[in-house]
Amino acid sequence: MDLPSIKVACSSCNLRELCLPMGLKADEMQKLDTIVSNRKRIKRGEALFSAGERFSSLFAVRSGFFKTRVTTPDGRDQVTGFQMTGEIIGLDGIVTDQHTCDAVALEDAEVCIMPFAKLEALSREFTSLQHHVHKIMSREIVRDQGVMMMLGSMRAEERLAAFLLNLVQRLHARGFSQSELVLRMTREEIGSYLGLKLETVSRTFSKFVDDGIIEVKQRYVMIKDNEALKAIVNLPNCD
Amino acid sequence: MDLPSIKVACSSCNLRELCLPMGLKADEMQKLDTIVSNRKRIKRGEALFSAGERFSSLFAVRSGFFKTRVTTPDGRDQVTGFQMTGEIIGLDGIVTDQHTCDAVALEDAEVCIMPFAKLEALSREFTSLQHHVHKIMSREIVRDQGVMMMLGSMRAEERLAAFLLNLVQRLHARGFSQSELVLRMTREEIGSYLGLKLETVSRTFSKFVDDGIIEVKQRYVMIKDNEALKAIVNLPNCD
DNA sequence: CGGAACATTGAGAGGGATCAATGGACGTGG
DNA sequence: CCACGTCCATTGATCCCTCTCAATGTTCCG
Repeated sequence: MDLPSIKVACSSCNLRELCLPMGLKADEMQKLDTIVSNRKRIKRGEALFSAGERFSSLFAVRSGFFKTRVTTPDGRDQVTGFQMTGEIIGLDGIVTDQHTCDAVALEDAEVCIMPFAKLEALSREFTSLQHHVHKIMSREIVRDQGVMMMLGSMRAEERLAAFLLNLVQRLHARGFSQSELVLRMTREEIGSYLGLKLETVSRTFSKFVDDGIIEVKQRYVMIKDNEALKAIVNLPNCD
Repeated sequence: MDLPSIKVACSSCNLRELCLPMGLKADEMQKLDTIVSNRKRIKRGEALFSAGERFSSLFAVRSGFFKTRVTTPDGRDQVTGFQMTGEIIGLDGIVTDQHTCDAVALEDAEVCIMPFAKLEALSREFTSLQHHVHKIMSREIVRDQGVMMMLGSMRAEERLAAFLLNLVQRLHARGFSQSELVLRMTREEIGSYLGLKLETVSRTFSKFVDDGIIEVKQRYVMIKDNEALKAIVNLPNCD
């Protein structure tokens, strides 16, 4: 029924300006094609990988939307990120050869499989690819700094404002609207990511609506006043 | 007066089992010596680098203790980590060629300077070094996941318990006691890292003392009941 | 010895959590 | 097409953990 894998080529992929091959020359991209040879489909709600599983490949999101989450021994879990088209998942597995988080599809999705050993071999050949891999990992580290900032020193409204701005910005880079978006995750998942309870997320959405900053209809969000959102993030004490 | 740099060799460094050269063969380590040629001293309170500065090198902590922190436009800052001997600082700078955080010495310190371009060049030669660099970056990503977990879903007591356990574990790996430590950072810095105010940190310390779990005398901490600390981290609702 | 930086402790306030009830959206099957 | 159940979202009332403001104490160092 659903094929386990599909032949694919980075060099003809419409995400090549966004994804791993970004900035590579044509011949380098063709080399990359030889190792990024398979795709995999993941149904909504299914895991691309889970904590504890052996690591062997990185994955590039080709379509769909993922969350990554870590779980404590006592069962609490924390969403650590949301990944969309062109973003890379699986970097956590490199250090111990085991994944330390789960990656779950929030809608039917497709990923390109990039065997990491082959990626390492190829980046020994191409300085540009090597540097690009380093940048991808560094970008993740910088992103994490931002999340820590958010979790450690922002209030509920600031967190949600920052979250929405980050989402539309990334969606806009993918050709979507700057002011409208459809959330692919529940209030609870947003809350977990932001270190808030789902009720607080809901209440904060409602407050933004009352303030005329956004319109919300379930998962659909329209940003009516981008500047107001930005002001919320940057001005902690609006007194 | 204080020399800007000092000749050094990984192959004869007593940290080689802990630091970047970990696991390299003798000849590989000698190659590494050729690029890790300089050290730098940083006085307590001074910055090794600051956000916005151009990135060119990674740094290995040879002695001393650092904090890294990010700052928002409106002036709040968030401590994102504490780095001790053998740990690598500066990975945040790779993605944009600019540092995105400050690295500040919490006591007089010395670092080895590792020019990143040279490190990349050498990683193209040695698979082992290449893989090791990848692991270091991945380890940082996994560490960040843990911090997010802490900030997003733990209470004050759990955060402080997790923090103390993490510190002694890392110190123990460096030959120090499993049950005693001297904090190199203030309550405020601990609080920033844990997403708490300094008063809350202080109160939580006092509570642990009352409960007979630790002894505290200013920066000195003795862990009297390691199991109790572990229990606090893992059992959110002890009812 | 005196001052600055850091830490402790108390009292009170507030932001978000918790508990609880209601309502809406969606998919499935009758 | 409607009925039903499930999942998700909203909203209210109350609680409590942490923050805030404030005073005091301690250590360190010039």
